[in-house]
Amino acid sequence: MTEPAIRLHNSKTRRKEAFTPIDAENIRLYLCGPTVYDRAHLGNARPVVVIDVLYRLLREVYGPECVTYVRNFTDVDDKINASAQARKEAGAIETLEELIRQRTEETIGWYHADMDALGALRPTHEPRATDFIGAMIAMIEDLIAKGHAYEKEGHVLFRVRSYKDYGALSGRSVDDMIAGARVEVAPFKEDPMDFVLWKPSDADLPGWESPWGRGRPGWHIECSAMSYELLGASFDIHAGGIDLQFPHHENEIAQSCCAHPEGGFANVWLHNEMLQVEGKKMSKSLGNFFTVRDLLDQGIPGEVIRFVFLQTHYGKPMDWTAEKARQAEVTLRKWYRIAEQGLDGVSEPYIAVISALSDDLNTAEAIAQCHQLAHADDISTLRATLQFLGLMGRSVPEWASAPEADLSGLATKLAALRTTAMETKDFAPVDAMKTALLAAGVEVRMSKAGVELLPGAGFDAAKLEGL
RNA sequence: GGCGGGUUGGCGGAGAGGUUACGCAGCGGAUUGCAAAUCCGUGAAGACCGGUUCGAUUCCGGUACCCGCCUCCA
Repeated sequence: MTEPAIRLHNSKTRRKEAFTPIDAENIRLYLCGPTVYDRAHLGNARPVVVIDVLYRLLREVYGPECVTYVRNFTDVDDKINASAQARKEAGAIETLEELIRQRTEETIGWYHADMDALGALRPTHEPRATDFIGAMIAMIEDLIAKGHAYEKEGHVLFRVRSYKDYGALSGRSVDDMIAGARVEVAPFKEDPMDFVLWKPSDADLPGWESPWGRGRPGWHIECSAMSYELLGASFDIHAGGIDLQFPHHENEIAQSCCAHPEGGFANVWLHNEMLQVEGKKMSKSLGNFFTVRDLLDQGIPGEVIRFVFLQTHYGKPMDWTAEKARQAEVTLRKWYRIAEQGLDGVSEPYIAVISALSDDLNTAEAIAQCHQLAHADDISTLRATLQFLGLMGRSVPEWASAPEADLSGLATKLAALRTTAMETKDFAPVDAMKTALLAAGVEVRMSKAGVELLPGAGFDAAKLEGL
């Protein structure tokens, strides 16, 4: 009862609600993970960072051993197939399956590296869809047996009309959507809204044997099967981008609730809003499409990217701009300079930050509270809080730590120059040296007490030659 | 066409029916040979039109504009 109550905005009820775990000893969280065909773009990173904050908060409040976090890898997908086929046509000697495996392995490695750089903790489980084909087939068979799905021309389809609450999550009705007439009309569908659980694969595509012939699963079934296997028929929180609300999450609910009517599937649905870039949607056609790796390669540290994400509440559209990244770096450097002092003090994360996050992950308020800590010069609490927020590890990140350099000799020389200048009234030599130091990325602090030289952001020891 | 989100001071971005958000930038001051850094102080807002209220930027309705989804993209 001492910990602050967590409140979350539940997309299912469209309200902010007190979070009550099903089992406080094992809080279960599921996030729809990436399709592993290419580097994660910046938008892919937003839900990961958002849920990482939630994961850290839950671990803090309920205990690190009491949270199970699952994030899947979708490694069966037509884009992956296309990429493997392209390599095959380019002359690769491996089999299609081998090429697919290579591609997904490689992409998962990239994904881990990129998300690690953003300070996101690894989930408890990271299931791959291809390791759960059996569970998916079993679930589909069950759905057919219960009358919620049917086989037609090698496909298995979910019978949307058999689930009365279909559309409840996203506030749509089947009839309205059909009236919108944007649904794919396929001859083998009983109803235009029915969606694919299983589809046939020809020889050029990866496939698994099934009661309906060689084929592969539809997209939605994997999350239903894996969440059931790893978290059970009922779990606490299901998260993802708002663009997944329909149809993906709606279909997950339909499948899971029909297959396991004894469970309620996810209690809380958490959806993050979309990311924009300089005020526009990120898209390849606009030329503003980039990956997390692109930013890291440009020298923008992962902590800076994370900080920019945290400035905006997850439920609002977030705009990525170069200016925000610049300001974030300035702020982080300032905080790090404070946090790295006196590494002796051990402390807990600031309670006001825990409270802020408990209020539907108010990360902007958490940052405001960090400013207060910095202002109050509460070194150990600031450090513990930054670590808690994933903005720093055990120590200050390398990019922000002061480069190793002994500038005491130069400081003495500058001090002497100034003393002389005070008498001669000719400050030109002092200013010249100061300018040179600044050009080398050295911060020059001159006070009555003396001269202090600090290697700064763009420090370049080579430029100090001759001083 | 249907469903959903947004619109806050120069910029970014929160909370709260009536009291300073916070950060960056600006301005004034302390300090400095001058700066930088630091510290102190300070101006500045709530897309538009109505309604509820003693009082709304905060609640309700409408308008405008922006964005997302409805086409297996987070």
